[in-house]
Amino acid sequence: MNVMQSSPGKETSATRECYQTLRKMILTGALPPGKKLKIEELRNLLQSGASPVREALSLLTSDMLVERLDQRGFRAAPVSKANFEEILMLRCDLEDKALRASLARVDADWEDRLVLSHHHMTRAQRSDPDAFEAAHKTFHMTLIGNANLPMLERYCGQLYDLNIRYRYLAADGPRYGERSIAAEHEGIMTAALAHDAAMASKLLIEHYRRTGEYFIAQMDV
Amino acid sequence: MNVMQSSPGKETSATRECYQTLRKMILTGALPPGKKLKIEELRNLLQSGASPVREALSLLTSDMLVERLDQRGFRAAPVSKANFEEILMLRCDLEDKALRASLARVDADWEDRLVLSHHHMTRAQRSDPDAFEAAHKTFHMTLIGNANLPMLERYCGQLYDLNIRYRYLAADGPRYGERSIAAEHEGIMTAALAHDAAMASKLLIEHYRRTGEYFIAQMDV
DNA sequence: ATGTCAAATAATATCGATATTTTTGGAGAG
DNA sequence: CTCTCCAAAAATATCGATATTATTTGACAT
Repeated sequence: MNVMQSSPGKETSATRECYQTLRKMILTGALPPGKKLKIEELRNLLQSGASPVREALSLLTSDMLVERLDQRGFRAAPVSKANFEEILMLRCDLEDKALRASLARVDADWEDRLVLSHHHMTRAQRSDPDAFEAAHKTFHMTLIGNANLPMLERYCGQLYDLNIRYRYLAADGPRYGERSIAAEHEGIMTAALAHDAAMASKLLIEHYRRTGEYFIAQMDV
Repeated sequence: MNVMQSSPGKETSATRECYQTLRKMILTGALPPGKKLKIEELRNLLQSGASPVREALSLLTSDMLVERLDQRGFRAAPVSKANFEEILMLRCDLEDKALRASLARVDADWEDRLVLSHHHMTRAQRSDPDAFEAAHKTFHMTLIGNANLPMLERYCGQLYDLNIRYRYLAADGPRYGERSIAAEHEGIMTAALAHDAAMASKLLIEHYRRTGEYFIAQMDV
């Protein structure tokens, strides 16, 4: 057993550090869409060498958060109404499929995890917006995570992130439309626990469409 | 103007070179599934520095052809029956959607491109297997490429490549089941040109399922 | 024999420096 | 005034070397 280091919590590699920081900055809009991502700038910002920065940027292209221009470096992925509409459409399609597959394999353990993730989300609601964000994603991923379809889950996770990027850009922060979000989550969970796939899927997709149309309307302004 | 180099056709960056070579080697099985991808080895093989190799490997994780293990380097993505079944399922779902969206926007220009890509594919059939592979992908991508849904196209392209990887692994080469592939392609094209989305989609999915089930059967052996 | 630990080895991850390429800025011709 | 072209500047891409981390090997005790 090895204490490793006096400074606590430094377990991760420089590349991973860069990856996570850049990811969050792009998702929240700190690095705005289309922005040129210059290595030297990021090197300073992240206090790191050029190699980890480049590698992190390469990894972020997987998530469609960064674009690579052949010999002209990287830039934050652009946004557009059409892009958002495609994300929304794909989410509705893929999450429907994933949720049904997940519900086709219900067991007590999964139900426990779902209830717990929902509880954690509601508890985080008032305290820390950042913690709520994390818990919210966990809830949605748990919902579709019982399908044992790793690629489908990966796609859904990607699309989830791309979607909340638009939310941050639209709202300049994590605050919600503040409508009946909590009730909608509750309804989805209840239907899932009742093993009513049709109802759960219907509610889930309505949940997405409703927030989606709100953003689309905002983008017309 | 600068001659740059006596060896002709060297327009591309080292990273792109590595990316494309590694990609082809993984797709064709020259780098078998699960194989540890050591930087030093690849550096030798590709006659390149470590940086382009690492960057190429990072980019290949986007395509789900390479896995990154936290501080233990890279390896070629493993394969499994479950993985193939998921790919097949996702393809059927996504290509159905893409084909219908593509057909919803038919125009003369797209019909021309489709006919041409089909012609190039049939012409390449007997000559060069490598050229046929490329033409075959172009045909399928043209089919779904009129939808103006870039993310969906990207997913379909990814899944196409993952699928032909299994074909190479199963057949140890690009040779087909040699059944009525050509007739199937013709049928799909005809239905598409007749703007019959339901028929085109049905034929396309049957086309995928048929070859898919052939591979699945082989994997049981 | 068998399991454990530490040194030796091998591989990855990272840095700093350099070569290459793109972009910028401005002088001169039409 | 506008366009073209070339030199200067900036940025990217790449290399070679080093620091870190994982893996193997073999001695030692049980």
